[in-house]
Amino acid sequence: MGEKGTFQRLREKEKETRRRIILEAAERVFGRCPFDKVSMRQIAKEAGISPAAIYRYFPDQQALFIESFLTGADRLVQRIKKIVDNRGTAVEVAGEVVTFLWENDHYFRMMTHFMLHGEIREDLLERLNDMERRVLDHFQAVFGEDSGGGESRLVAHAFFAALNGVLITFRNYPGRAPEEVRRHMERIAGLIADLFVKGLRGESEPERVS
Amino acid sequence: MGEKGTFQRLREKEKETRRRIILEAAERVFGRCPFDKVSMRQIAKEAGISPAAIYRYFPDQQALFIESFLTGADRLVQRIKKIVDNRGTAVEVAGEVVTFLWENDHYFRMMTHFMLHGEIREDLLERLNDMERRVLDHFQAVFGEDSGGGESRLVAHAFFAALNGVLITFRNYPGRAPEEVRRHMERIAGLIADLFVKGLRGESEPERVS
DNA sequence: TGTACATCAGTGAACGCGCGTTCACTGATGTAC
DNA sequence: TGTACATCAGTGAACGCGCGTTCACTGATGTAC
Repeated sequence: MGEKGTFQRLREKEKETRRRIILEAAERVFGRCPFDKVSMRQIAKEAGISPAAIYRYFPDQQALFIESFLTGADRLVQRIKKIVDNRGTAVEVAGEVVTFLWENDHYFRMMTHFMLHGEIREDLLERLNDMERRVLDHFQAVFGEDSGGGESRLVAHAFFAALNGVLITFRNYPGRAPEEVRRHMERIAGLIADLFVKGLRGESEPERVS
Repeated sequence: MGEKGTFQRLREKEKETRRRIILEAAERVFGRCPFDKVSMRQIAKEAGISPAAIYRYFPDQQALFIESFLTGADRLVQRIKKIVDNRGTAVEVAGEVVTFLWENDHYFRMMTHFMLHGEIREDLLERLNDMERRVLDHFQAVFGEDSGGGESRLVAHAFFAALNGVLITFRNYPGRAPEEVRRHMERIAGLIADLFVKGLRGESEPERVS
């Protein structure tokens, strides 16, 4: 009985390992191919197995993709948390988000895909929302000092949306080299963060009549 | 010779009319189906012709889609212009953009699609960029009074990006009715516009040491 | 220790689908002599 | 006015593609008696 349990656990651990191998293979494919062109066949090939084998570890493609996304998003949340805990500024947070999502482009593409194309299964959606909530919590903390009113959650929403917008809008900046695009994104994101901070500071003061 | 020219012109006019019929059919299909699921077959059916016939009027799908997008975007630009010309505020502009792109969702979806999936033919890209430039011009005008520095173009960029972000981020707000989502978007967009204005006003003043 | 059976990872081939686009063709209309 | 030809809109069927997923099966390993 005890023996059997150990065996069982060992087998499950092995299974978990193989799951991770597939996820890592997917990650590698995402790194060199626009996410929405990645097929199960490609991932299988990268992992060195047949496409059918993937379905032993993931019920379908969506589950695999979202799992991959969540591990990446988790890394980003941790970086944000670090900055916030060290009393970093909104500008720093903005820079970190842009940098991370620029360097791990496929996560951003997945996120926008989930946002635009809905149709996500309930359980997976729950996990996505949870992740978003954590990001918003940190954003709220960054602006916490400035925005005294009950609007602080809305400000976090606005900041989140604005950063997403930056990443989507300048992606194909016509006739610019990738490095320039990235710099532009960081600049715009920084500007937004700055305007938010200044705008909130102004808001907490009594309005002047011009 | 003169006669022939008239006939020619008449034929071209008829052709133009038929082109428009196809575009309008496409528009109707877009109105009831997420844009990236719309097929040439659907549009053909709506227009009452065979799919092959479309190719007499448009070289390929992309050209048709972009043409449709541009006519819609042009309508939006005109609305923005009207507000700006009447000395409207940034908040009003933000509201108009959100309202329009909410009600004509497929234009927004197309725009993000073009931004995310690149691979647009040179001539069409040129027309898209032109449209974007016109939008940015108007945005710049709205903030013109506040942002004295050389940053005013960057502010327009940031505002444009932020509004895009709002429209993409809250689209699938979990468990909210469409009307609530729309109100939330307008609220966030208004908040952003407000923070921009306040932030810029603060910027033009000498910095205070806290 | 040997044997019959159960479990399970993994495979190769196929299914079924929908897409954008092309092709050979029809039929109507205009044109030249 | 009649006839041979050119132009052109439009069609139905097919091409070629790639996708997610399923299915019947193999072969190895563990299990029970």
